Amino acid sequence: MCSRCNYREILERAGLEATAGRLRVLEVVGSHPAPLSAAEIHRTVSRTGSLDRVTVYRILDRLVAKGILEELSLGGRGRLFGMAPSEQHPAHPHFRCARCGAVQCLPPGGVRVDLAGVRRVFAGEIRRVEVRAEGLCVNCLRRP
Amino acid sequence: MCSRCNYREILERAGLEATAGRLRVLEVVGSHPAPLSAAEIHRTVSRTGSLDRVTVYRILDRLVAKGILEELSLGGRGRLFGMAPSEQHPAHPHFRCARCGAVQCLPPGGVRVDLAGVRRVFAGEIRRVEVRAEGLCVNCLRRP
DNA sequence: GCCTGGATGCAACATTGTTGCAAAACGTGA
DNA sequence: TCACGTTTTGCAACAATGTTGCATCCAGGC
Repeated sequence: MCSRCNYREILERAGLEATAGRLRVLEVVGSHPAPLSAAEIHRTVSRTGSLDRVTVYRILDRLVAKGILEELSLGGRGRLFGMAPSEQHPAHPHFRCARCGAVQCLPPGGVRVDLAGVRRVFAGEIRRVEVRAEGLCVNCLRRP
Repeated sequence: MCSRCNYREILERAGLEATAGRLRVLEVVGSHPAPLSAAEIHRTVSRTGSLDRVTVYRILDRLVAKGILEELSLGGRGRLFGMAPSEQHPAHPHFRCARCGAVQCLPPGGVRVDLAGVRRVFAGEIRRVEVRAEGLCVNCLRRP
């Protein structure tokens, strides 16, 4: 579990009951070094007791809607979930290996995105920018 | 259909037979102003004759493997497909409206990504970078 | 205790993508 | 043209992922 985060407090500040299920989901996502799929979260949470698959989906939807978790689309099937950017968890890009599918977090601040050119011609409102890199991870580079 | 592209030639240069199905899929993707899901492509192609859903998936996989199409993950369910970056179709970021889910292409060149910081500490090989913006589109801004 | 609202569990369904196999289409050499 | 092997397509079945409806449970307020 991420030692810097008080999950109970995070939930209550968002106006959500700090139920056992939500706490367990948050601990799993917050302590894992890379974003997880709903299925992985469900599998991991199930090791410490039962929690329905549907309930996990509903918890994830709720936490994303409240801005506690962030939903990423990293290619491959389905979405991945990670902690939303905050002081404890700074925003960072993600990398996905095209060969083995493994997903890693890249260092925060390592990417600079300059959107000035887009904002001049795009009339909508941009709230979030996600940077996703793809290529070959170290393991796959070593065994070709 | 994109007037600048000769799809038959593109296919043959990639070593693929220029079958009717592949040409129809390419025309649908190439002429649409935004990336499409496999289901949308299948629906559109089906208006001009029959082509099995599985065949559409296989054609898409093949065209992505050959670098003719590009696979994007824009949130929402499933993948989207667009023309791969080329002289005729320059690389560009995409925008997805968080409210209505509509996906638009942003102008090419409007985003500058500086990966130097990442390459210094990341041992894998980065081949492609995808930038995805999220927010509210013009329509959803107008009717809140 | 009783009522109410939110959270959970369960079954069923919907969507998206994949696999195996047979039939059809295509290219090639005789 | 015909036979042959290869590639592409269609079909059925399956697998993975996500959603919906409804019943149940539980905590808090009366």
